[in-house]
Amino acid sequence: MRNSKQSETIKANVMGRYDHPTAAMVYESVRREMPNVSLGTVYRNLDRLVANDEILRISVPNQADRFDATISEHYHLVCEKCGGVSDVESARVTRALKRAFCESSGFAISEIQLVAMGRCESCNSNKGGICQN
Amino acid sequence: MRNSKQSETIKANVMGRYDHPTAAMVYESVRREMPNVSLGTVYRNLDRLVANDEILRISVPNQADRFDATISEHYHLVCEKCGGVSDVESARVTRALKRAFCESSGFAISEIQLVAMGRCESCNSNKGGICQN
DNA sequence: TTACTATATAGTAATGATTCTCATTACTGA
DNA sequence: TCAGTAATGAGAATCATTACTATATAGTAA
Repeated sequence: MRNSKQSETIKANVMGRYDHPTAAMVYESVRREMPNVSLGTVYRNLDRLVANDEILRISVPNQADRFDATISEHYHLVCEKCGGVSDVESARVTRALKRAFCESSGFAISEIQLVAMGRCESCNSNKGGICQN
Repeated sequence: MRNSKQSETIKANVMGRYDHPTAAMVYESVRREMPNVSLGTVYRNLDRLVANDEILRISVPNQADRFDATISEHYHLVCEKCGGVSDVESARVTRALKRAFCESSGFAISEIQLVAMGRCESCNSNKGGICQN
């Protein structure tokens, strides 16, 4: 693994932001200080950072993957209206999930992909949702 | 909403199988008895069935969406090796999730997308995974 | 039955995210 | 400095999904 100006810039960009950007968002941002980066290079570097456990990849249904420099255990809430992503610190949920999934199945679970969809506080006017159950 | 031979055939196909097929799998299958169906028609009808709560759409990271005729509350385990999908009955997990996500956030959660990735019993030789924690 | 109208379909083009290819560039260790 | 090789840029390719459009057909009313 070699160093390059591009890989440093891309890494600094993702590590320095907390808005859960997509690859395209990182690309736009990096492009401002390095106009010739290619989107492929952004993807390649993000993939590498994910592989090295330096950032997380968040798969959101029907949307581009997002990337997250916060490595500590947490899950995500995605607002269906404004697209914003919030973090939920939740070691407790993980424990419950591991218990429920592993114990009852022969599966060796390596990763749990969990995303909650809904409306964030400011977008939510009609107060619906499963909390009311 | 009108009836057509295609919509009936597509519905019967998904409702009659338990292998969590993708749209392409349904298409291949339906095409055997109706060689001229178009993939677009399959997508349209699956979308309609999802909208009517007759089937579920399962979003799996980096894979095509899968469809599930089992409506009762459950989650999915996807084998990273063979691609198989297993069901996990789990009202208990849902209760824990709702509690953890709703109570601590201003979010109105409409849907929780949860997929556990790992190795199914027959693909799992080296016995790794988070169960060991 | 027939005619009418709106919906569904087939076929295909378009889209969007991501990956791949390959010629070129530029680190890095000798 | 130089060779070897990994990383890059540019753009083509891929894959799932959606959009478009002309045609076919279901439901309905006469």
